[in-house]
Amino acid sequence: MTTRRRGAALEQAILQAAVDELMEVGYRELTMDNVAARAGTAKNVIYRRWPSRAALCIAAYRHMLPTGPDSTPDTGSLRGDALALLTRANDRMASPFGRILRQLLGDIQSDPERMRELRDQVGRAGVSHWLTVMARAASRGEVGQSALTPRVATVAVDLLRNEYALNGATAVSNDVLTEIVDQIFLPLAMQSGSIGHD
Amino acid sequence: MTTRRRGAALEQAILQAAVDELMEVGYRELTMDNVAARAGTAKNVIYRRWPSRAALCIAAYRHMLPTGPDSTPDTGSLRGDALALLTRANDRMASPFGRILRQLLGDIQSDPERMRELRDQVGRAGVSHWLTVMARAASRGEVGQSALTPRVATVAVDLLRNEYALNGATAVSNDVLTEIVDQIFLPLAMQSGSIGHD
DNA sequence: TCTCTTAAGATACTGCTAGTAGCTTAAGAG
DNA sequence: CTCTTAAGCTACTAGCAGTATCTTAAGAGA
Repeated sequence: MTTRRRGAALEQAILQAAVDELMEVGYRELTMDNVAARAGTAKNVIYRRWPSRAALCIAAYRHMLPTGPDSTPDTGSLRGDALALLTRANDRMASPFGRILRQLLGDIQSDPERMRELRDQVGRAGVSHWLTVMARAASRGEVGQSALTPRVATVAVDLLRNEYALNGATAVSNDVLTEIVDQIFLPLAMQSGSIGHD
Repeated sequence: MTTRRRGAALEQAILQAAVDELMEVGYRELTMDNVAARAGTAKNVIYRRWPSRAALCIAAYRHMLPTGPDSTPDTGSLRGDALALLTRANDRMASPFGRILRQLLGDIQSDPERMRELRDQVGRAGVSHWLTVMARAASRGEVGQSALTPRVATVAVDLLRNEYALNGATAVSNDVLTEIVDQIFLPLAMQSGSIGHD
């Protein structure tokens, strides 16, 4: 083999190899040797670009998210929109994407730097959808203004994430999704007036 | 050394060594060699009792939880009780106990059997406190009957757990705790009448 | 007290992985 | 054409989970 890749081309090849490996075996089972072999290069070439396995995989994870901005559902009712958004989130969390993300998050808990890096580029992606959906419901008079806080907007996804933290990779059932929407999200969104304690 | 421990005595010594090791270095850094050395025995003796590192550590984790039933707070108001319970949960999650539990949960995601084992012996411990506190508030007329569901009762702790999943080991601030109580838990608990959607 | 079975203890080993070191040689700039 | 940079190769260290084998103490039963 006389051709020898350099610079950006090589970097892309390594990232793609890491992505393929992540999709096939997940983060936990990914080895640097396999990535190197897959990319047709050597391990130390990888280490010249990323300081560790975790760093490479975070970069690869970012690289595998080409998900262009997806649409906000508009079913006509807040309940329909909420279920649509939550179902979509559930599908993502149950997919390889979610599996990889959870393994990654679990492995870098002790590294606040990378933790922030990974969280910021992923965690807050869906917030705007929820705010949009709630704003639309408010304009229909379905929702009280006092409910338009980020905490309320994300409560459903936050609870879904908790389910995965507790149950592992097992996908969350539709019953749980509707329970979250009907018992938690909708009552909060639809409350009117101020939140009074005393 | 002529004395040679057997049976239960040896088992306790190993578990105690694992507990000490967990407290000092956590689950991720715990090695079977170190546990064996600490217990004054050999690795294969451990493997005759537990099939893997994870199994040993789960047993050790159970062994380190002598926490007798703690009291239910009674501050006179639902808000005060909720903040007390949530603060207590936060303290526990920020302690070595919480750190170890998260590492353990993160490592056995792909093993539903052990996942259930670990979750069932820990996760649902606090539910009764919340139900007690809410029942008391209901008898004061503070809370609507429709709110007395497990989902609502655990919502605060579930959201707290989500914070740890997202932020890693960093302790959650009091501001977040009061935000959860005031924006999520109290509005849900204090709602009156039925939860209607259509 | 003697014997025999069981399991503890010691040691060494396999196999795998992250990360490092040092050398050789192709790419590409000037 | 030359010289610097970095790709590629190979071999290495160090650490860990889990296994295998052999020796020897504990303790039960006769």
